[in-house]
Amino acid sequence: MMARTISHLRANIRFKGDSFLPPLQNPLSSSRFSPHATLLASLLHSISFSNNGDRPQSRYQKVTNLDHAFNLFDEMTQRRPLPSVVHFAQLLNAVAKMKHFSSCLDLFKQMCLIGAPVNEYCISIAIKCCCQMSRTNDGFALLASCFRRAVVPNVFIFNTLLDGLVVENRIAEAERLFKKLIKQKICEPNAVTYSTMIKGLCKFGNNDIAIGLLRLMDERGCKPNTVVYNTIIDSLCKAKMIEDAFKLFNEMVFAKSIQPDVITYTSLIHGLCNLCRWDEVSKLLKEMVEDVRISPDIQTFNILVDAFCKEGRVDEAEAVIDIIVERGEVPNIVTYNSLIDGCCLRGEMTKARSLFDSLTSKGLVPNVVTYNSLLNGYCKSLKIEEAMHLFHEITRKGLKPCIVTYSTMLQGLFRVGRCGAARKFFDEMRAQGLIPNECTYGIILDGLCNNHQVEEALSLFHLVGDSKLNSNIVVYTILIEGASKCGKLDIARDLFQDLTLKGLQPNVRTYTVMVSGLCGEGLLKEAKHLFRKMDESGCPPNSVTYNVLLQGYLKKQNYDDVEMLLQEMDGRRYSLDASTLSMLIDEIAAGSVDRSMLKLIGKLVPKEMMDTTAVPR
DNA sequence: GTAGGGTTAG
Repeated sequence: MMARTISHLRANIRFKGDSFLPPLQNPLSSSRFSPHATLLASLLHSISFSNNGDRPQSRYQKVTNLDHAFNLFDEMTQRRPLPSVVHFAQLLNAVAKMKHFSSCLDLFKQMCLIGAPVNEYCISIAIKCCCQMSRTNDGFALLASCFRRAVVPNVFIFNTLLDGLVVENRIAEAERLFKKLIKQKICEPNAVTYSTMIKGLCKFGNNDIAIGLLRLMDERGCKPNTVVYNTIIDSLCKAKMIEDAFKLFNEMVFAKSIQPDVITYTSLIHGLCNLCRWDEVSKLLKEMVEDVRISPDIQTFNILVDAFCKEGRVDEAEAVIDIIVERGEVPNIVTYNSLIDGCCLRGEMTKARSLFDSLTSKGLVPNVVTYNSLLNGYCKSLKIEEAMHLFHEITRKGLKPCIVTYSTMLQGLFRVGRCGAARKFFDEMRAQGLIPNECTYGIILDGLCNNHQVEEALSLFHLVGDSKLNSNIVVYTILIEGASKCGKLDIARDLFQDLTLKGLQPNVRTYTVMVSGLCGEGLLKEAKHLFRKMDESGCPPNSVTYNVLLQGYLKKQNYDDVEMLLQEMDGRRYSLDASTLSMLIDEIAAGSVDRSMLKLIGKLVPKEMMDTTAVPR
């Protein structure tokens, strides 16, 4: 199925070739084209890639580095009369585009000081800089300065501020601002205002309200566009609500006649990849390549590279990279980060390392994500010294370790039992001003439990108290597993009961861990009771749960329910894992389990195990 | 001359 994806991409190359190029021939030996014709062809080619009819840039827009910008600014401020406000705005914008937000603000302040003309364009750029630096409050202060300068803030300014609030996760304030604009008729929201607000709603999982806002904008006479639809479609895809995403996609294309673009398709392909629905991925890719307007780009390809890597198909990911190159596109650091991560996932550290070392020769600079993947690979292969060495390289290369970097190191250190070193890393992380998140917290609790420090884990858990960190089902599952593995089943039970009180829904893993704990203490009746509760609670047991319960029965030499469980597994198309299978075979050999069950057991052996395990027939 | 959407890591 994945191979089909590749063949569609290859077909695309041929498709493009067939449509636009003459039959293949050696251009040097060709008599069909005169040198002029070739020149003309290359000119035509360059025209199609240039900025379709854009005006030439002014010297203020062309600045390429900060020194140049400051020199030009100094020169401008000395001229009399002062240059026009348009030129100042162009320079400010060029500096902002280079992401030198703080310098851009300095220039803006200097303009104000020397009495240079400042209008809504300049203020809008300055506000954008504040927001990009997560200083939206400073942006609002600049809004106040609009009123002092008798500049009427326009929809660009409000949209930028709204986006700043969304970026800072200040969703309630964003909603208040949005409503205020409408109610007080301060400024009529346009499609950008709506799409920004919709993005904020989606960010917090309010897809339904986002769709409501999409309807509202239509009613208020603001026509939804591709960006608005893309924002919601992407959010639905990320929430694995792919059917709803396609519903919206169909509405957009067929009912509203809004053209989808490469971003629409990329979001849908990403959503399908996450659900391993490869056939549909191929279908969409085919649709994309057949429509010349929406040909896949580097981000689309990167999603495919990443999907192949996550499936462990590094070879096919490399084939996609070949296609990227054949199409004349350039693989970037994201492409290689996925590939390196894929190698690490398979424990192929030599290959991961050599890919990492080859980045420079490709003109690519490793970023903190590159390092995190490699660190994770070393930690998972228990090569902690190599991980430590790499960790120190991060700062030497002028990069900053982030919360993921530290979490990865903590996990690695706990895994090799170096709890003291883990503690030091944790303190260093805090000293760097990094706040542990749910994942870091889970890693620490898990690490403590696995290093016989369940008491420590529990006291940390109680110390943290009622918070977002402790309202997480993963955290509970870790503690329940830790407590029951250490024979503290009472604590595990209490934690499990807490879930209902907190309104948290146990997942399959939580149930399985609890069933396993009960089995470990020989409490088969209670384990079976909980097991039966799973279906009722809408969380049916999976293959692992069945294997855990079966092992519990076999260990206790309780064979009454074994056949029934095996039959249920068959009905649900589940399979036996290697250790349950080996226990069953031992029991049959010993005569405790009836040989008549062999046929059923044979059906429950996964195909890939058939080659390696001899199952008596 | 100013604003909004898609990719990688624990």
